[in-house]
Amino acid sequence: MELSPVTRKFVLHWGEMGTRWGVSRTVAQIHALLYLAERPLHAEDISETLEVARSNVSTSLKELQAWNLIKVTHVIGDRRDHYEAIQDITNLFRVIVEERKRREIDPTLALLRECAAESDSKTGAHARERISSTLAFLEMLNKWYEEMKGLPYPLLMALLRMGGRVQRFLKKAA
Amino acid sequence: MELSPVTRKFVLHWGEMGTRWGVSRTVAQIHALLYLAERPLHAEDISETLEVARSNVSTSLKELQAWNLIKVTHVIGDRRDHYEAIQDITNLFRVIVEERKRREIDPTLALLRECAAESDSKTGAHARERISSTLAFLEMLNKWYEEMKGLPYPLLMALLRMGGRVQRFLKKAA
DNA sequence: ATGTTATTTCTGAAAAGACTGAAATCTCGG
DNA sequence: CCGAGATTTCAGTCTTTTCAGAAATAACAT
Repeated sequence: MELSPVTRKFVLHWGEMGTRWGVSRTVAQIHALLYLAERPLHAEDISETLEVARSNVSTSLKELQAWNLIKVTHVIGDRRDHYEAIQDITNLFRVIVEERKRREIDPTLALLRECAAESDSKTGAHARERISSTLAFLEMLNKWYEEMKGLPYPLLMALLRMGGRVQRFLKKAA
Repeated sequence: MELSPVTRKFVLHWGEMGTRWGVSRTVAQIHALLYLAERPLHAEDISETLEVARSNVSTSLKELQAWNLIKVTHVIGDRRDHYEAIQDITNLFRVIVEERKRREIDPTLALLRECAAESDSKTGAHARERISSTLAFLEMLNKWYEEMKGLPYPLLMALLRMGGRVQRFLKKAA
């Protein structure tokens, strides 16, 4: 499959960025490719288009599935698995945030709870304070996130679009 | 400098997490150590406490400064540079978000603008649509972030604490 | 200037991570 | 059950990153 110059540019950039978010270049490139593709692609397609080993594609697809960013589909009369990426950008964003929270915030929250529980006089007063305020902040953030996640989608978008002007409405309501 | 068990646990965890956010284990450990320390530490302190080479500490401290997470201070009668981390967790969070945006969102935004400008008939209609809606979403997100950043700090915290209940206030105001 | 202490830069070794190609496994039609 | 197609696993190679130690530089006191 031949890529258009703009598509290639996007795929390459996404690949570079991938390393900054903790996935390998290939994984990110594949995601970009599937994101722009107008139809689901099979592994062989991807392997040829990006010129990476077939086995590498297999591993990368698994990783993308673990991130919930792509899903498998099938084409009638074709035994091969086809893959397609989440197409809706707002949904894509939601999933990325969710996964990053799961991998970065949740374990830290768990650890901080442990630390807070185990804190004793051996831990200096300052460190103890640091840990407890960090924990409190993350708990709050977490709660905020969960509540926001529960809001109906159109309202969420409305809040987003409102941005800082939300304060005026709140003043009125107060 | 001897670490308490809880502090050690925190430092080690922070180090592991570091790799998930694109900094090396040592960089993250040093940050954790400075975050919990009750006074600014000098490089030698850090090197001994974490048992890493002095040179490694030097490089890592530079990286932490590039992230705006630590700053240099001085102690009278001591020629050595001392380092202290941002202590306030809300401020720490703000800085981390800002830096990640700068490294992850801004370049992508720039690329998408280029891609949108260069899009022509060679780029498929579908890919073109994908790129333009991605761009639109990121622009909106960016604007939202800038506006939120501009809000006075107490209001921001109030919004955070409110969480999903913000919707009730908005209904009242409408 | 000279020696002392602090810091940074450089180089190469070791560890970690990404990738390939071959072999093994799985899947399904006949 | 057999065989062709599809996918996954694995062992080894290549690349990148991390880090220690040595050498160079800088800052300062005497």
